[in-house]
Amino acid sequence: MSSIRYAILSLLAREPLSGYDIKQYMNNRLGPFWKVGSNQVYPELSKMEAEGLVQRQAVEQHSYRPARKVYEITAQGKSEIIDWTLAPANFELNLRDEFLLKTYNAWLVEPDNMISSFMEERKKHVEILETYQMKLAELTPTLDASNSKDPLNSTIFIIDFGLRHEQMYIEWCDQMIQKLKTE
Amino acid sequence: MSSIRYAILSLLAREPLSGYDIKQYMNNRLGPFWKVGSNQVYPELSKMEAEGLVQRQAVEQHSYRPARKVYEITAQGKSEIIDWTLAPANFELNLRDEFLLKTYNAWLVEPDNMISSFMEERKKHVEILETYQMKLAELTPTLDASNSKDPLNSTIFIIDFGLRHEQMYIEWCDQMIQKLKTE
DNA sequence: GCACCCATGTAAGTAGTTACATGATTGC
DNA sequence: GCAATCATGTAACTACTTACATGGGTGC
Repeated sequence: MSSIRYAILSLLAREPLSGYDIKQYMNNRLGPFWKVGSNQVYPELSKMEAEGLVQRQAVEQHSYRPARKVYEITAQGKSEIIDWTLAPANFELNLRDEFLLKTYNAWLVEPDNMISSFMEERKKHVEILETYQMKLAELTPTLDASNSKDPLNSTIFIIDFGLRHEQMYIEWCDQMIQKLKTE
Repeated sequence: MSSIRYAILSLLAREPLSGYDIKQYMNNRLGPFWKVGSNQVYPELSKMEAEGLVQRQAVEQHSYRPARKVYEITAQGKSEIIDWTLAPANFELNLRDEFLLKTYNAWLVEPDNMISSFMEERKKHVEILETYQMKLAELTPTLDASNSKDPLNSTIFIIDFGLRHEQMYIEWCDQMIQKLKTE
């Protein structure tokens, strides 16, 4: 069920990267939508190299720093990630959100306190919505929308999802605040 | 960061339950929005009993079956779950969805194949949307919406979230299918 | 001078999944 | 007869988080 190797292959299919890059991309670039720790990335890369899914490029060496090992995807790796992409996703209902659990306990606390919580939560989601909007504005001009082979198009697909998710979250907060006010 | 004990307290604040009940509720009732295994529930309940957050009620015994141990929340447990509910949620960006990762690889495969994937995914979300709608229809009539102390109101809050989430997902699929068709 | 960045990696601990074990009852 | 439900729990495994270690460079 762990998809970390597929997440790594998904990034390497676009461009060669070091383990450090991969970690940064996953934790910062895309939302983050797939967080990992370095203890997951480095051993997994070694395994994948042994299995022939990735291979090392030239090593960039600065004497004072660990060598930067850049990996690129192999033909075998590319074929594996394409197969995985086409295979049906095994469905996971993934609403494990701490704030949702707190909402489930709304009846335990004063409505006014709950309203404050919703407003705080709303604020966080507005901020993230804005980062998505900036990313979108940044990518859209450089894009040929009619070219389905451009990875940027796929990037925009998932940013669009993030955007909709945040909008939905904000609207939900607004409606919950309304409901709590009229109680 | 693990909230399983708060999830357990959230359920016990509403009614006394056995470990088995708790597992069933979490895995089936609410979507599921917070899945657990029995290996997490039973040891955690023991710990919580030792800490005075929950206590055992009478044990229902059928000779042919393990005794059903029903737990109820203590005053200390209730105060703890109220405090936790009021404390600010630590934010987690939680878009780890296998299908999203596949979407990120859309550029690697034929648009027609990707369209099929989106239609399959859409179908799953329509089904879940329908179960939420049924739950909502089931609960709404028995409800006094003006009574903020009724746990059902809070239950509806999170079902409403699930509903919006599924609607958003379906709309996103529709738009992605549109985009892929015009490419 | 202090914190953060780069860049590799390891270690230790927590959380979560899957499978197993018991064993009568209920429904197909 | 076979599978599922109830009800407890354990065992083995996988996945994830947090912290640590090195050590020069860069910005405040």
